[in-house]
Amino acid sequence: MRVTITDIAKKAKVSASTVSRVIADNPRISTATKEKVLKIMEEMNYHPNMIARSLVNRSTRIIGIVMPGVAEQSFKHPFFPELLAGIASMANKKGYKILLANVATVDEEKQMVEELTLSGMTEGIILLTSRDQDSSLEQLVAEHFPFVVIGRSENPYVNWVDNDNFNIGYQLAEHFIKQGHREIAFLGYSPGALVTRDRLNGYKKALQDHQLAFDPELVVESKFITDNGYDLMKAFLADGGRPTAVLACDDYLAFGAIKAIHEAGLAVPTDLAVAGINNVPLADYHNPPLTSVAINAFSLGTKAFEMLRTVMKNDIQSYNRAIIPADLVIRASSRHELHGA
Amino acid sequence: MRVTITDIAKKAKVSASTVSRVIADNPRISTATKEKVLKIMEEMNYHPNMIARSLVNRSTRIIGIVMPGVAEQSFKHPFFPELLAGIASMANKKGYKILLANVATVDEEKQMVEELTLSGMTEGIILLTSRDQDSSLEQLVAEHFPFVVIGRSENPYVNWVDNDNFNIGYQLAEHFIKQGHREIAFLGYSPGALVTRDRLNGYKKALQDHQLAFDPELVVESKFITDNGYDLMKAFLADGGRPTAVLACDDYLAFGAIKAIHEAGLAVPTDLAVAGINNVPLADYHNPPLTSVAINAFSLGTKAFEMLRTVMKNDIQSYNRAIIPADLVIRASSRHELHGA
DNA sequence: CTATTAGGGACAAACGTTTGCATAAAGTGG
DNA sequence: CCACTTTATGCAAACGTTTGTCCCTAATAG
Repeated sequence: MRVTITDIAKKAKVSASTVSRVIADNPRISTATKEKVLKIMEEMNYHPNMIARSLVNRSTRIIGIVMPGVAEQSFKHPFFPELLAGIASMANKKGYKILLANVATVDEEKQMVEELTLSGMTEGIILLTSRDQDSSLEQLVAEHFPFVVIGRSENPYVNWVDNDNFNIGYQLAEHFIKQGHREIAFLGYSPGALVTRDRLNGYKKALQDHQLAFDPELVVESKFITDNGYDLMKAFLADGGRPTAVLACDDYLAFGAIKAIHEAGLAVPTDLAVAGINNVPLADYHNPPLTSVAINAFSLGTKAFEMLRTVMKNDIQSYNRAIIPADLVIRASSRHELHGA
Repeated sequence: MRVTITDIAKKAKVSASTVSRVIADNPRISTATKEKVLKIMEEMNYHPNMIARSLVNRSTRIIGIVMPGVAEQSFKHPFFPELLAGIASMANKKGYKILLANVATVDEEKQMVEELTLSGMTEGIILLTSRDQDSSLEQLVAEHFPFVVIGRSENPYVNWVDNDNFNIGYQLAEHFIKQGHREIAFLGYSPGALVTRDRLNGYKKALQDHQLAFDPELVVESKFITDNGYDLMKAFLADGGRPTAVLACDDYLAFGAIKAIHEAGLAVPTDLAVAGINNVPLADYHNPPLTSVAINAFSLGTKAFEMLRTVMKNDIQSYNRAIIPADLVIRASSRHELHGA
């Protein structure tokens, strides 16, 4: 049996309430008894029972993170741990703990969100599932439960923090354009994912700003966001696609694409320039080193937590949104001026 | 105010205990009232308060994971999320939630472990910090609190699950030896980390089994386990080191090393064969594709959770240990028979 | 020297459940 | 038709805290 507050009280010959107030450092307790009680607490290695405490003050100091299941490739992606690290570091600093809930299906997500909010376990949650039409969101909104989502949402009542995906697309496209590229493939567009839509829009805008026409043929769709760059690029090339540059929606896609390009007997960046997004640690070690965009996932996490806190504090929801700036990192895979253009 | 069990009770004109028994599907409640109560629960969107429930039955269905802080590079390493995914998937299946606690320092760890165990929040914990002499461990052992550590421990009273590091070292070394290599550098030995010690021992044993002498000069020490392969290799080569193969303790180390090797005007694998450990997703995309050893971090996680559960169930500790087998994946970076040897 | 006040601490209710026990109603056997 | 068992439900205590309120003692003021 663990040592409780009454055990301490008995040993110190005071009441439980006094002990409680000692813990809370309540000024109504004389320093004499405070010291006495603290000493006994120390001796008996007492730690307050969080469950009981939570029950009375309706506060657990726990936030929930709901993330897409194991099945998804994204789990292996460095983006995820970095984001998590950002959230965790901030949460830690503020004395919050993190309840990690990974869900495999949409139904599971809905159920998990319901449980997390209604069971009193968490004081707020962060959602990593940026599906477009998310029924959990509406529920959360209706319940006035504090939450923020990672990734943009079009629902006006949700707080979110996102990468600057539009700008990412824009910057990369412009980078290519400035080097004389005109035929820039966009690899990895996934209609369901807002992320890639925003990136594509940035890409289009860059074209437009430089008086270039948008060619839908250069957009290569992909169902998943990561793993199949090799297949996509291979098929694209086999199909007669001959861009001078490839803007891949993810570094992994880019790596795969480069492999396919090499197999096709072409060289990067001389025949084809390539860039990815996310700036994974290996982008620098790749051969050739890969131009990419640092997404600053860690900041995304810290920001998300901060936002969640403000939402939790103000009962009045304020509907915040934040966009984390990204940094273009130019490496050899795209460092080649085009001549003919 | 959230809807409580008494709200349901009132509406259903029964007592709270009846509702409670309905939730527990207690056979002593007639099906008639069961249905009635369930219907009302549904209508009012009732979810039991986990905190209150935990308080009375002293069971939170939460396990804690204590992991080294954000600062550590390892956080970005795919090993971590995979492990986490393994734990999470298993936990999910068994109806457990995960409390993620990341600690920056050893002191913080000690404190966190203490809090997690004594506050009643978690029913068991998994430790990711495989430092050698860990004071938290002794505490946990003394308190008979259920826990398992990821990574071997020499304390006989701890349950652990680990990679087969000895074998990993052995297999890789043997792989090189069979190709005629005699001068195999061991890159990334870190005296503090059991992991690398075990791997080094495997490497030594392989040498011995093939009647080769161990040359300490070929062991390159590194403080961190991941990031500085480039610097290490560069310095090693500059120092006159001329192995024919490099066994790196981590794929990232290997990538860095290869970069240094290329810069030195040498080719992989013809001048120098290289292999890493962990089989990160990019090993296959690297140029040349990197020979590595799949560590099966996911299995590590599932196994850890299973072990934790058995420890939690049997109050009698059983001191289990498990070793997850690893799989050698041979790729181009080491696919080159040595002639002269 | 009495009346008032301030300080320090105790009491008890409350948080939302679960569960052992009591009890009322209904069914069963002799 | 009575005694007894079974079935279905309610009562109340308990889990370990926090916190509003009350009480006692001693100090201060008039």
